Amino acid sequence: MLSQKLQAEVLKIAHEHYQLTPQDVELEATRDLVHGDYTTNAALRVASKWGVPPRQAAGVLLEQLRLSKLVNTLCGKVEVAGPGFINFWLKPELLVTRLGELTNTKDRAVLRGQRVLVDYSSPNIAKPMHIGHIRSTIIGQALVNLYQALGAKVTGINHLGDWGTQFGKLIAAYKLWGNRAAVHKHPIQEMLRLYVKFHEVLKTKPELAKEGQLEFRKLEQGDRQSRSLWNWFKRESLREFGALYKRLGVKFTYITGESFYEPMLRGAVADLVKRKLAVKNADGSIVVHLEAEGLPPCLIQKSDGGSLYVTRDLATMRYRLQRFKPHKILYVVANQQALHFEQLFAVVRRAGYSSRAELDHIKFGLVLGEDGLKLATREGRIIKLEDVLAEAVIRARKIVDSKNSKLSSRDKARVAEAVGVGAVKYNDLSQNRQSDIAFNWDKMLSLEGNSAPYLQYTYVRLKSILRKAGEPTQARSSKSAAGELLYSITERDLTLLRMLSRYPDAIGRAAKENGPHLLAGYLYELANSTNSYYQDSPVLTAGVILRPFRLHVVSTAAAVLKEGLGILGIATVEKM
RNA sequence: GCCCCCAUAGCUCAAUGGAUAGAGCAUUAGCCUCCGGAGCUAGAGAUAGAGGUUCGAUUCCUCUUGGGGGCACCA
Repeated sequence: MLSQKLQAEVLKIAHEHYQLTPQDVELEATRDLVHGDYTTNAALRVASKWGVPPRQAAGVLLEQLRLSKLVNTLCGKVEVAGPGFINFWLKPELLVTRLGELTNTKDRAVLRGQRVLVDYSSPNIAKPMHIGHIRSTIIGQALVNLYQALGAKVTGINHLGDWGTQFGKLIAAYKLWGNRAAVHKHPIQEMLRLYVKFHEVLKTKPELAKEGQLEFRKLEQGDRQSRSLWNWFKRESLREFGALYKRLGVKFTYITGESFYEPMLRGAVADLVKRKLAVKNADGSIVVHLEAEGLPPCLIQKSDGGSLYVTRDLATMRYRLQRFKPHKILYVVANQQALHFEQLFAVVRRAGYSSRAELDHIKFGLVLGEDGLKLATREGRIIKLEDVLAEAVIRARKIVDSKNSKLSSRDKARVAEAVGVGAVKYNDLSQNRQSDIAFNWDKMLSLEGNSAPYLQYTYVRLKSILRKAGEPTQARSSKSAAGELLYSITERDLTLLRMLSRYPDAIGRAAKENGPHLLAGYLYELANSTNSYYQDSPVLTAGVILRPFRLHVVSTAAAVLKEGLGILGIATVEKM
């Protein structure tokens, strides 16, 4: 027991140097409690170089906290756990009660009424989606699901690259060497072939460049034949992308392209010029100076009057802000475009287009080749997304065949698809770092350890137990039964309950940080705890009190895994 | 030249300024008479370097080294 003198000293320090009152400390502790955490380090803040060791400070705070009403009602056990750390153990009955609330979607709808726009995937029409696109697509979709799970109104936007001189080239190439049937059969492959051929021939016949420019000019002016050809290319591309998106479980609210914003470009530039935010150079180009923001000047119009990437994004942003009135816009785009978005956001802020919307560039590193070098479409160094998925599913199928011969071949195919695609996605979603990823087949398609199949397998095992139980999983709720239950649950039961109760917090943090990997990490930990749990905590053979309770725990763990994986966009199966 | 990002175990990755820096792969030793071994248990193994701020730094600041990206008429 600490002396009165020391206790007074600690509280004095807490107040004078950290402006903490005992009530503040309690607040901090209970906030953590409410979110499912059970530790606080407030004592460490209180302890200081005035000669109060953290452990003693913790002791003093503990005395204060024991007296507080909230801690009294919430905690079964409060203890000094380490030098300066106090553990708060929620009362077991609260943990049990909370079980039923974990999958209640209403309770966690903290973002209700918020409108969130997510701009993701956004591939170029007429080019294959390669391994690099996977990050934007998969991370973007996970963020969409995440915000939706928290009750926000989310608009997922696929901002297609469907405009520019490249389409002039494509049309020119098609007229020279293309045919309808080939494009229809393998749209992207054929368009890429035409595009590549155009560039090859260009080397020996430079006059071809004019042909491409001419075709784009015609397209811009609305030439009927050009437009219909362009529309057709778009349709065929989208048909192929659509299959890929479906396979990846990716769904957009809006699919618009840069072309959609073409008519708004002039207005976007004119507005900035009129308000003297942009200046016209002698050569006719128009620029916004951003020295005040410490950024290089931002060119918004070429000297020939043409538009640029940022011009289109600017017009797009204006349109989106006006139409959707969002609270938040997320751009899930590679690292390389960091400067572009800094400039774009700076211009938007300066022009006052966005008073309330929070603009965020969700950046991520490149996917490099196995040799650590950049993958480039031009040099044929390209790994196509569909090839990766195909390979993943083949590898998964081999495992399925060797593991479980009882499944029908149709079920095996379903499992292989879920496992293979899931593995590829999880590989991406479980890491957050902006550092580049070295592409590696074995790593990406890993089917054991910290991987999607591990989580899926855990779910299958849990479901298997529930199937064998063959009865409703609701714990009986009579008062005497509840009392007996609390008497018989083990430390292992409580550990798993605590892990489960952290689920809402994991979702919340993942959304706050825009980091799906935080959710992935939680789910992995949960799966880990679950697997250890039933290793030596029998469920089906447990006693009459414990059995229904453990079935309830198992069913909740299964539900959380399924829902969490669903948010990440990873499918679960019932048997594998 | 200037700006941004990154550096953690042999490899691939984690870690709200807090406890003994966690995992997976690879490696060593165990676990199928027991709800499914894609699993479980245990062992060995890491913060690039130097300063600084802090009671406390993988985390924040400065410099160095090493990798990647960007810097007005590409996207």
